[in-house]
Amino acid sequence: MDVIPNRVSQRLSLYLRQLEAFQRLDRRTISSLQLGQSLGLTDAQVRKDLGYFGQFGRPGIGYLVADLIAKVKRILGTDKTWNVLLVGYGNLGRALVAHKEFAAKGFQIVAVFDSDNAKIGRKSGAIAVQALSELPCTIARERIALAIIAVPPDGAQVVADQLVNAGIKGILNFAPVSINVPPSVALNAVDLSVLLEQLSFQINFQKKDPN
Amino acid sequence: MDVIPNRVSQRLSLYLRQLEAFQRLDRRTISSLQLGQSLGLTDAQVRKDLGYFGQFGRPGIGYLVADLIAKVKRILGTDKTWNVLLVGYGNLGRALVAHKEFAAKGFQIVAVFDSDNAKIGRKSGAIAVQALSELPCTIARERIALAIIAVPPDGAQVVADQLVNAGIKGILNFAPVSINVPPSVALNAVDLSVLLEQLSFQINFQKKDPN
DNA sequence: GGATGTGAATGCATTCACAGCA
DNA sequence: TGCTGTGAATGCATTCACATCC
Repeated sequence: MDVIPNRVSQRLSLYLRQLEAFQRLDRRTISSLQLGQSLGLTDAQVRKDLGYFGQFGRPGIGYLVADLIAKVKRILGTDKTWNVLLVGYGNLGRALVAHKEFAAKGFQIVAVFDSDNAKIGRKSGAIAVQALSELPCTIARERIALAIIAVPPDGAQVVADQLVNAGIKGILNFAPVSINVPPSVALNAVDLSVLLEQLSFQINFQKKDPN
Repeated sequence: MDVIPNRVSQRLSLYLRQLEAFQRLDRRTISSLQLGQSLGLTDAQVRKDLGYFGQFGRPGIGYLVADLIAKVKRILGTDKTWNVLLVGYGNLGRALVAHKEFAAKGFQIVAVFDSDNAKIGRKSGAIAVQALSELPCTIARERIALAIIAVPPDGAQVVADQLVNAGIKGILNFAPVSINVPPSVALNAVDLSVLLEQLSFQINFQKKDPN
């Protein structure tokens, strides 16, 4: 099978989110045009994206919503639950542990780590904050494949290295710094300030251009 | 001047972040190769990106770090402070208000709103949570151009409409739903679950492909 | 020598447009 | 008729490669 373009996988999650919204409205079928318009995309792009994974639609009808949801979940790997760990129990870390939507989407945070001794042992619901030294055995015991980094920038690379060594397969990095991982480990990064800077840029620069 | 490709503005923030890191290490100059490698990009791309905005480097030398930082900040519009408001004082909202890095990067959260009467009047530092009815006058009084939405999905579009009507120029949406705004308003969206789904996809699907 | 700045060439992603099926 | 699936055509982004300058 062909290699999947990067952008396709990013949109796949959005398709799923939108399909579930249509399902809540009791829609049985949906066309590529409707799905696309709800996300600001063209119908051709929706069809092409889905086409990388198989033939899911029916000419003249469109896609069966429930069916396509199941298919996309299998593709994304969210038809089963993933155990996830969090490193960094600060402001953001606490919000992420409390974030209900993760569990609803199949991501269960089952362990929390912090390097600050004062935080170790503190409980968030059923989960006690652990020392980083316990990473390897907890990862093995709980079969954890995904990790979220929410530590200050200076600690992020060290934490990432420890996670990789302990066998983590994917990392979501919220620390405002670039981290390196081997190509065998999936990496996704979000910098909250960068998100605002992009808005600032558009308002400041792009918008004054057409004058 | 030419229109700036989308991807360029996204990388500009990363260049700034990396340049500031080099400055903390007392580096005076940096080449496009070094800057690129620190972010996993090619030297040609760094030069081409910066080239959209002017000629900032010196052949044989590279870029002056302090100088380039100032230039990029002006381009991004973060050479001055932006007042920002937040709607939704839940788990995530509280973490965002407490997020120190925003202020350090020139984004000051000066007002917080929530639709839940039980939360109105609660204080986060010097900021009291306000009712949404106060949006227009607070936006005008505090000269707020940027807004962060951190409300549950069902409320997001309504909130966005109110923000747009009240004159907000840019919106960062954390609600897990697509929202529509007029083209004159800048929009950036992050769905935390989608970020994990992309990792799940890479591990589940992409990685098994080479076999 | 060592680096930038930039047209030209390549490669990737999106859109078009239409055959084919319900 | 209405819609999918998909090669072909277009458009956008990245990389190459080299003239140019410190």
